Amino acid sequence: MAKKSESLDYSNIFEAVEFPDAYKVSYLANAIVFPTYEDVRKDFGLVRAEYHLLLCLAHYSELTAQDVARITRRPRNSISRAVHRMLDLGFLKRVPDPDDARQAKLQITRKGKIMHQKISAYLVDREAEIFSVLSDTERESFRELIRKLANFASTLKR
Amino acid sequence: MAKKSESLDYSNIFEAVEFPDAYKVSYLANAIVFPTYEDVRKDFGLVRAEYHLLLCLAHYSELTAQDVARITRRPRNSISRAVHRMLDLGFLKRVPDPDDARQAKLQITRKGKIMHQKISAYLVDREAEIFSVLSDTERESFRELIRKLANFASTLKR
DNA sequence: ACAAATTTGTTCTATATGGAACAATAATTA
DNA sequence: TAATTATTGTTCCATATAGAACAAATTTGT
Repeated sequence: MAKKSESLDYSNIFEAVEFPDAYKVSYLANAIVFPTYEDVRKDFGLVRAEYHLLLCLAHYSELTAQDVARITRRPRNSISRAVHRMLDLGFLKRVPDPDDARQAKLQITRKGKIMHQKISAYLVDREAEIFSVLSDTERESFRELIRKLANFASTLKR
Repeated sequence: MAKKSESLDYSNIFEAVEFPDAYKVSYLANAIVFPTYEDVRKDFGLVRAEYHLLLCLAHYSELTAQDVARITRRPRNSISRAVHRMLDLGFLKRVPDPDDARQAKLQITRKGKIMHQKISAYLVDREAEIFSVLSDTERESFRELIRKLANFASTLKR
């Protein structure tokens, strides 16, 4: 039996869709960023919120769970769960805040730092792959533009 | 009792992180694109895969479920589930392919088209909001760059 | 000072989602 | 032609995730 119709050009949708830029941001995230989180889960055993904790605490020496939720725009309960697991795994430590009994300050441990460095190295490589299609000047332009967009996004109320 | 320390500048992380551009793409998607899908779910009752079906079939007159999975890079079972619900809701119709009994051709119905137009109008507005921080020339640059990146992403094997 | 409102972190619950395995069909290879 | 391999769509299952409600502590307003 004869082979049937040729396969479609699946990227036509990019130009046809009514909101082409937002669609492509979404597509890029779905095609690359999300699978990357999935890789981190498979290779390092940490889900997104757990890795986000490492990321935040590698750059701020002390944060509350709420801070992390705000920084990453993730719901508090996701962070809460992640905190417990990261404590169990020895990647974080938690000290009660003497000035506010509701909250506790989180810090990354040495073990957590090491894990963070491993994951970061992986993600740095992924980033390089993703942006390898852009020239240096294009890359620079993109950096500037995405910075504006992300900063704007960070001002939106939750 | 005295008020405690000022709130952090939560956007510092953007520049500190080791893979700043990929992080911001991810952040933008999480802050804007994903909540937008959530809005679609709340306001129109369709989950992402369901809306993706409308989107694809509004632009290609006839597709298999597998086509849609490829176009949107979503797993087939998500599309399969979505197809059934969209058939029940009367947004799609399905006709068996006489040349290949494994698959069926999907088409959007009039009712589906109407729903697609409503959702699209909403998403067009959201896109305008998101990109309102960019000037016209910046917007044009971004369009060009995200197009390259999305096209590249579409070539990656799944 | 006292009541009301807010904030933090947590548990419970519902659900969207993706992986794996499967049956039916079609395509490929020997 | 026969046997193997690939593809499509599906169901089953495990899990990541977010919303809602909650208790405890703190802050605000009168």
